[in-house]
Amino acid sequence: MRRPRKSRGDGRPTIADVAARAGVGAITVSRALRNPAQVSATLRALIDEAVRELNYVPDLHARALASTRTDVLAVLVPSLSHTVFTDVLRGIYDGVDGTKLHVQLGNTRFDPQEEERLLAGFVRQKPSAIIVSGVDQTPASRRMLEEAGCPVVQIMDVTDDPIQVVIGFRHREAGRRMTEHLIQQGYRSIAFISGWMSGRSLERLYGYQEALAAAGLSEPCKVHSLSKDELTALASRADSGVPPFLEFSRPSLGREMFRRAKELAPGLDAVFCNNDSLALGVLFECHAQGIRVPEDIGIAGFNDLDFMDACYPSLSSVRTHRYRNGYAAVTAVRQMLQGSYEGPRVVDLGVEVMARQSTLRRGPDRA
Amino acid sequence: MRRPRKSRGDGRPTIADVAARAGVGAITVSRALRNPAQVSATLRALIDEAVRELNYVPDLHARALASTRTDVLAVLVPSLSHTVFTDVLRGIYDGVDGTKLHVQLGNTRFDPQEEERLLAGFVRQKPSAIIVSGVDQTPASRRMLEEAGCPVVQIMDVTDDPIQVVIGFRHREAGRRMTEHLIQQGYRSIAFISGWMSGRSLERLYGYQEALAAAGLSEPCKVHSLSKDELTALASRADSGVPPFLEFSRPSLGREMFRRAKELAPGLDAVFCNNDSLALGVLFECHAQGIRVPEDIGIAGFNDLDFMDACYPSLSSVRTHRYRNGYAAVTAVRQMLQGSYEGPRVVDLGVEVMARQSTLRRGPDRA
DNA sequence: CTGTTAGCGCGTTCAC
DNA sequence: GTGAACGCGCTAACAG
Repeated sequence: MRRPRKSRGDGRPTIADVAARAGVGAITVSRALRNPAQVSATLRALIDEAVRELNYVPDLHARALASTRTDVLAVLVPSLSHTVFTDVLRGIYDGVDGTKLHVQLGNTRFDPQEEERLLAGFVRQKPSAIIVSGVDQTPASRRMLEEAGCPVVQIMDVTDDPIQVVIGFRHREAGRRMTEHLIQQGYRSIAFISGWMSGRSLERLYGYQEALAAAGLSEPCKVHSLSKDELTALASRADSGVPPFLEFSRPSLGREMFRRAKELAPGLDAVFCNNDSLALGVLFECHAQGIRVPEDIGIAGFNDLDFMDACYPSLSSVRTHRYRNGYAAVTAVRQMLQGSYEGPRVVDLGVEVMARQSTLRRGPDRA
Repeated sequence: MRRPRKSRGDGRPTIADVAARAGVGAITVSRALRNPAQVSATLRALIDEAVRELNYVPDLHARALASTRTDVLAVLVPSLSHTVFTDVLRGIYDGVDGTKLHVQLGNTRFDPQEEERLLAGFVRQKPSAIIVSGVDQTPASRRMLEEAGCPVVQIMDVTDDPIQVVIGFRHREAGRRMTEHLIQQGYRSIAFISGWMSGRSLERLYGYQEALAAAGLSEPCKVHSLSKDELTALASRADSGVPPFLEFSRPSLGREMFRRAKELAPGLDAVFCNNDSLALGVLFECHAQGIRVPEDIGIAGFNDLDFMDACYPSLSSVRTHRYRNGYAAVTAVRQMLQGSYEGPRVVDLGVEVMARQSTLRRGPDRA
């Protein structure tokens, strides 16, 4: 014989309790809570009061189970340790503010396998929408996204073949434009340095190579694609637990790679760093060696983190609109959810070359 | 009359489908999935096969609803934009790796109200455990945590009165020890500069003041507690959406505040910055003004971010064990969940004064 | 070790 | 505009 479990195992009130207290049907309470307009003002008042008195809080799991929907906005980023992505996240969080949407974060740690796993986990929760970083998902991930049955927005990159909508910028163009700026400033032996290359980093490298080729210049040396072993060795820091992928943006790595580049190419006169932290390291190495910036060496970074313009000399970089990207993604998601999205499938937010002291050897570029 | 909905509204297989395919009861499938030891090897094999063939994925909401439990580890941090917290998060993510626990992140944005809201949301989901940053929750938050009915671990600070377990370090002690180091190096006019003061920052300030008092020194000037208006003004940056609380760790702010401090206290010979970004700014301002470091001015930061030892001169800081803190919190949580936690209620991870070139005017401190 | 039964709390039918 | 049933997919409890 079974004893009927009392109202909720833990004693918290259920929708039935509220309904009883208000003298209405459970479903009316349900409606009053989700779509007040469906319920007469009289009952609504009664219900609201009952809710308050009982301190009723709807159970999200039950709701999800019954309605096969949630208000979850699944967000996948490759890292929580890079300003690049945390800026995007700020935009996303600000975007959902005041919405019923709840951000649920997945950290892929730059691991496509982990991305698949997370995606599988998200998909089974039937999120309202999904935002993923990048456009180079594995086939399995892509399929899951295509079959997720909800709005999907890719960010931080651009492709001609988005899953649904992509909002970001062209890394290749970004790499090209900064390199063109360096060339315009009279630099002729420009190295590209980078710790580890993500797909997006590679695009930047290609852009750099295109610009060099267009100007009839060649790469003075290759100090990118540091091997995974080398990175792991560098990662051995006291309290660290620092994963290799984090290493690619350490200033000390920038110092090291700059030294290496100078050995390989003594005539070096500029370095384009795959990220700002590397650039910071290069700057300090120049200070340490008494190398003048921008006269002897030009330095450029990527991302335009907030310290770049506070350096001495201030450091040039490529500004990407990360916050805006996150915010725009949420805006698109919301419109897609109500079927009112009118934007294009491919949105290019563009980038901005921030030419500062570290590369201005000749004054501002002539447009 | 009801038409029996076929297996899952969206066609995905349910546990019943698997059970039918394997020729067993649904509950056996359930058990085989969660605790294989409870099921005979024979049936287990059948079930595993059925699961694979059907590509069955259990529904988490249904599971949560039925079992009044989840495998959610709720984590509350005040910001996703500060390395300080993202480092902790790495430790947490690494800690849950290989566990059934899922991290669910809440971003309070340094807003106690938001913390309450998030907490309320989490609590209703019955998480397996909760990790919160800091020890200064609002009374309402504290009550929710006390009544959450699950392990609760506070991190990044220490208190004598934890909710359950607290793992962190003493900010006051940290502030005191770095100040003592500066005094030991012969600095006599030491300013503390800070953009905005969280509760933890304040503790650091108190530690600094204690050390000064103990040495018979006084504060040369107060360049902390920058008003919120001032911060907001500084925050007006192009693509920003930069919230005031982010401003407190901008290098440009460090430059600005250092200038201000020098005006207020011309005899200034050292600055203790509430965070490393400010210290970086101070360093560059010194470069720009031709001030020698550490001879004319000593510079110290807080947190020991990875760029500190790559600067020229390298910058002193207080290393806090953030990654370890996150990891330890998860370890504690896991033990608490299985009732095997034997550690103390209060765990002090300690801090390390990293004395580098920027403050070593006399050589290493004599212990 | 396995199956049966009965709900977890809510929202979707469909009637009124 | 409101209510009554039923079932979302799974697991707790009991019996065998």
